[in-house]
Amino acid sequence: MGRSPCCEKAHTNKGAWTKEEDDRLIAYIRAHGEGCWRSLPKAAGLLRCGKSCRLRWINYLRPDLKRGNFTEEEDELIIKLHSLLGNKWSLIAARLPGRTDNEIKNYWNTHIRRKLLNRGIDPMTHRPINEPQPEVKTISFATASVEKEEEKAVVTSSNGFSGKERCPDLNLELRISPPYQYQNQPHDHQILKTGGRNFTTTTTTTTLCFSCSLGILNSEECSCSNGTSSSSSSTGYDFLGLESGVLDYRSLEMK
DNA sequence: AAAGAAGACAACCGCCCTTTG
DNA sequence: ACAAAGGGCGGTTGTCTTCTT
Repeated sequence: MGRSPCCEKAHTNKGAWTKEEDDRLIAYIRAHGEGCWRSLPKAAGLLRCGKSCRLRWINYLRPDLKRGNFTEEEDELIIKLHSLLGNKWSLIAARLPGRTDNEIKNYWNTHIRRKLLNRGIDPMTHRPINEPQPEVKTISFATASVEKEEEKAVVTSSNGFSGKERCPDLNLELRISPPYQYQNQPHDHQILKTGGRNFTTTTTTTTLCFSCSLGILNSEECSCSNGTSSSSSSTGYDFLGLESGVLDYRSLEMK
């Protein structure tokens, strides 16, 4: 049995929103708040699908949105978050105040991809384009769910993280692998492999904080251990919402 | 100046997960 | 426990704008 459509397509407008529709939607949400998108169009007098209303509000009409060009700092932050999270645009957007997942996704596809390619970096793997892929040996802690997860993971994704190496979602399955070392890596970092990605943690005494490890902060600006990250300058962001600079990776869970 | 190509981005589609009855 | 509804997400498409020839 298939799902019923979210709305009756025959009697809904499609395409670009008019000023009047925007005004109606804004007025309704100001009066009643967000929520119950399915019934909102009718209540607000809009001939739109509820999902369309939600998208319009979240991506363009919300008062807290920051419109306009992305800054260089935002560019770099997006690149670093993407290297960590992959195409989890909503997670990336959550770390960029005033930006939406859709906006970041579009910006990635139109600007940043090209920017990385011009630098000779594969935008999917964030590694030099001709660099061979390191072998990853996996010891899975998962048991019963392994087969099911692998079934999911095999699905090829267009983001380049395809096949079994790329978990379909960020998870906290621990892996032991030859850590990907930046050239001349100065520290004895503890690498926590999560979902095929390396997290540097502060769960031991030998590590830099997550921000420093990504180059978001350097050690002079951060209270983490006395690392000398070769990072660029600080963006000033409270990266991952962690003012202490300590990664609580639970905050990265998908909702 | 006109036409076609390329770029940019708003919006839609369909799937998945969570919640609810 | 199960099915349906609701909401959210990532991928893709459509359309408008800008650039190039």
